[in-house]
Amino acid sequence: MIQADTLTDRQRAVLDFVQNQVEVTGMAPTVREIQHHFGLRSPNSVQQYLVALQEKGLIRPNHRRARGNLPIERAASGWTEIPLLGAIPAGLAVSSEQFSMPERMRVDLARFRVQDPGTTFALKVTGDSMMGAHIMDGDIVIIARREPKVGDIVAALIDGESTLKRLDRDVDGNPVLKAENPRYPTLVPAEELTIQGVMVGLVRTTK
Amino acid sequence: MIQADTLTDRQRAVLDFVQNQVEVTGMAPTVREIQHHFGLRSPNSVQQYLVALQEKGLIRPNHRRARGNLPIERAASGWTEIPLLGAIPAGLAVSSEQFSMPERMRVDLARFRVQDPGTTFALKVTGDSMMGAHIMDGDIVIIARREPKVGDIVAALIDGESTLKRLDRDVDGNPVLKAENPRYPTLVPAEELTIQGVMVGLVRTTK
DNA sequence: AGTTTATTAGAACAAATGTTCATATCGCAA
DNA sequence: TTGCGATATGAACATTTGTTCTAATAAACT
Repeated sequence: MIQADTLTDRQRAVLDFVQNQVEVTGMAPTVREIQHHFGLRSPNSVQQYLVALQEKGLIRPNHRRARGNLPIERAASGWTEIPLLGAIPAGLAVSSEQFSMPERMRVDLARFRVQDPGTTFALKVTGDSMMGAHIMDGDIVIIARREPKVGDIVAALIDGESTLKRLDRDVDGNPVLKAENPRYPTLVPAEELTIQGVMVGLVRTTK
Repeated sequence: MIQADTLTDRQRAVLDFVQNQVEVTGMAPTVREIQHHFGLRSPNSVQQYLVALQEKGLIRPNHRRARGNLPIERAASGWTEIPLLGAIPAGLAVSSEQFSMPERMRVDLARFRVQDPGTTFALKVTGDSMMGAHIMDGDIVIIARREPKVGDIVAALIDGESTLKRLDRDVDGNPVLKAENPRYPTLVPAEELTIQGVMVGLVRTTK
């Protein structure tokens, strides 16, 4: 298996675009669709990314087939059911499966780029602490368990209660949790900072 | 709605083949691939099945797109596909079916209380005019064609362009369209106020 | 008998599409 | 410097592919 990190930024961007188009439209993009998306003026500019990605085993080898540049690991299509948590129980760390969670919700795997349904869950937002990030009371956020990056909105366990915060760093480079609402304080990291997952999507229904 | 059982045996066979090919290869077959599979000697023999299936709403309308004859996944227990419009074409009033719609998205019927998939569509939001209602650039809003009430967020056709606004009334009780952003003006109703639908939901994916 | 519908065929066209060749720039390493 | 890899352009070519027009046959229906 060739690592993805041997890709250049540009190659990665092309691959992302191809994967995304497959997810959204159900078709792999043509060379010229990729070309226009990146504002390139020659189909050959794209061609070289495609051969590179083919050589690295990331998209299918293709012989003159229209829309044949399909990613090898095709994103799972269809939908799955993930647990919908009203409030994450205290102490939940790794597995949420053993809790009796009656409610589940269906999500489109492709749209939220769900890799593994088992590590993804939904969380109903209460309160207005993330209003500044345009997340409202009653919204449902989709959370994936993966390593958070600075700037990500994360579900964090603080004092046995799960809240949504933006992961940031202070002047010393230490991680802090910021509420996106001036009325709420920025939390300095307790000795233990349990981040349960990263927000990857949001679903809102109007009453 | 036309039922699938109004299909002829041959039309059903073509649809099955198309669906199977999508599942197996990840690509919709070309006209000539279908042709050869059935041992036909003219691409036009296939073409007529395809138009029939398109008219019956079983495969996507397609305009000269290679491998564009994708089946519309229907009735997968609670799911449907609705058109995802980047920008609503001017003059769109009742039927959107005859427009070439490249993108579709899956939605959970129950979650968004979709009565009739045919009267529901998705609209990709551009701009920040609805930031005050916590609708961001890039969000996808689900729009249902129904009578709007005061306070509803509606997709309105203004000067041939579709925008998202909140339906309100001025002091005289006349309908006005309010942008939820102080930097945008409130629109007095032109003589014709075409409201295309009411927002019933929102889907956001984080990059 | 006449009409419609489903099916298939053949030819041809226009557009879409993958591919190749030659060339150029930039940054970086030998 | 030289060379190399990544990136980009432009032109051209050969297929592939969707589409249209005309026509034929057979079965079902009026």
